[in-house]
Amino acid sequence: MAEEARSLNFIEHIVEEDLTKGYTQNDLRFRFPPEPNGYLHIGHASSICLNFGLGLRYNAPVNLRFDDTNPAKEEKEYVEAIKKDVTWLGFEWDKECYASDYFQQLYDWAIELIKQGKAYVDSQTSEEIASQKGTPTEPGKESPYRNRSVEENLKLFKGMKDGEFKDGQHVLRAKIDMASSNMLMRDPVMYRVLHKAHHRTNTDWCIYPMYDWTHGESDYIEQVSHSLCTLEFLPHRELYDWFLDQVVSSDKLRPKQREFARRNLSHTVVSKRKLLQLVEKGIVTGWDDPRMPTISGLRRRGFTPESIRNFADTIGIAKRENVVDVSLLDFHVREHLNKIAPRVMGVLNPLKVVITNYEEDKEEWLDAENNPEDESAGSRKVPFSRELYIETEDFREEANRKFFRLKLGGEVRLKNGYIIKAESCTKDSEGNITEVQCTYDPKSKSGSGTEESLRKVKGTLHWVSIPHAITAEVRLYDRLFTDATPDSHKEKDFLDFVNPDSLQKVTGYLEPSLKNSRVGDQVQFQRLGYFNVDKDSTPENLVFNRTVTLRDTWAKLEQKK
RNA sequence: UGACCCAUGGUGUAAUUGGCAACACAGCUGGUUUUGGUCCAGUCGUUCUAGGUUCGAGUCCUAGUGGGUCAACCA
Repeated sequence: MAEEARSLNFIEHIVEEDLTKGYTQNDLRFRFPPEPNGYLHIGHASSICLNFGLGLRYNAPVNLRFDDTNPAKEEKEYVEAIKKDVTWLGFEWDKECYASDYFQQLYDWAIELIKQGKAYVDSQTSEEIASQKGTPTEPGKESPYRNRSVEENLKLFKGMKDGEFKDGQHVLRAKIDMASSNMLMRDPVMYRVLHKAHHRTNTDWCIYPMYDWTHGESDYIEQVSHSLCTLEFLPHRELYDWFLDQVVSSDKLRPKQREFARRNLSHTVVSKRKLLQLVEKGIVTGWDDPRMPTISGLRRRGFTPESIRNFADTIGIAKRENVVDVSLLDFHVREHLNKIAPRVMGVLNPLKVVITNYEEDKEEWLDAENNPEDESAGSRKVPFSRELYIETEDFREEANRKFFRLKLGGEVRLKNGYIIKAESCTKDSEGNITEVQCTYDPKSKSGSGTEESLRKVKGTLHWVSIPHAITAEVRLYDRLFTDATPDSHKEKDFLDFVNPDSLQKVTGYLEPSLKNSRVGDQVQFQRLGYFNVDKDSTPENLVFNRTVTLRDTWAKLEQKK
């Protein structure tokens, strides 16, 4: 296996250094730790690719761990959706873990901390506790309950566990340092009382451990060597290490937390709250709307796992703020789809063409190559007849030499068919062109080998035979937001930047080979873009999504005018 | 008025750890092409500022500037 000499990212440098300082390859273990309280999005995809990529690179196991310590927000439905998304991206986890599996161990450790005088039950309200926290520039005050006896703490904590108290009546706090410059070290809450059924432990527990108390200990239990998270957890690291100090034994591996900057994609938002607003306000049709940055949305839109993984690989990982342009994601889908998507023809904005010198009832089935990038893809037949549709944009009465398409008196090749010449056109009362009359050169048939068939004409158009065409609903998507960073404006709400034209539905006239398309099929409508069959599609009513347009230098030229 | 993190082309990421600043995307020019696609060739453009250490600094040190994070019984 000739691996490309790819440079290492800073996380890999850390791993490499650890490998030279006592870690063995066997010590390496990673994890992807989502909270099952929503759908995964493109940002999670980066983290998944990072962690599982490390696993692949070092032949190390990667756990899928559900950080399920808050029953108020978490549901089994999300667990299933997350597993589906990770699998779809093409990764296999070693163990499927749940923080809730460690509730008993966490509780036992908490008892130990109490016995050592390192944790205490606080009986104040959350407001009181918050008011004593101090500010980043002023130290906090100690709780009046901070010096309760070990016996009393033990008794109260057991009472909390046994359901003797109401929600919020007591919490267990670590006794650290109320004057620390790190707010998180000011006696953080370890446990709270919450009488709420959990999706896995049901009502077994009515106290739940907080994130900080849970995460590092879970890493330790699973013997995760490198616990990677986003930069916002950097201040948590001190606490992560403090909690670990309380339980690690020297014969076991001690996990280390390291932080990387989350990837931001231009023209999108990923915060759960904001995505929920899009769903609830009906701006999109659901979490898997093809315009959503969720993995399920990207999947439905037609993005491939390969394209997302390649995207994640090329944007890499670092510690600085960033906004990656969505066009890079577009590039990667195109790159992949170009290799695998069969070429077909469909017309989305039809203009009728009549070939006046073609016999009225004649039809021909022409050879069409399925994919010029892949010879093994073979070919198919497409029907040709006297009456065709071409795109409205492909005809102009008059145009300059830069316009390679059809114009009066000009010639153009119909892809896989004949060279035609526009002779005249008819218009409606408003001056719109309704039909173009053309003549064709019978000897110019594609692939026939005649001198005429080899003639070069500047333009080649896609087309479809009207009597043979099938129709389909075609959904054309544009970016959801008109602004590159819709949620970065202090004065304006991100919803102010919603693109009103992010979805356009049109009727497409397609070559008949598409009749038996199945949900998920991916094709290239030549000259238009890559499309897939949406899950709303039925054999009677086909529905296509445009995944992405082709690169379009003509459109760019036009725009410059 | 604190602590911590970060700063490399338009964007993202590298730089054999102190030794010729590179890769991808985007842009531009040309070629090929029965997709204005693909492909090929070329081109554009970069180390936040000021000092210092050094034969040599994107990399180390100091100061500054700019951006970010931190006060949920969320994760």
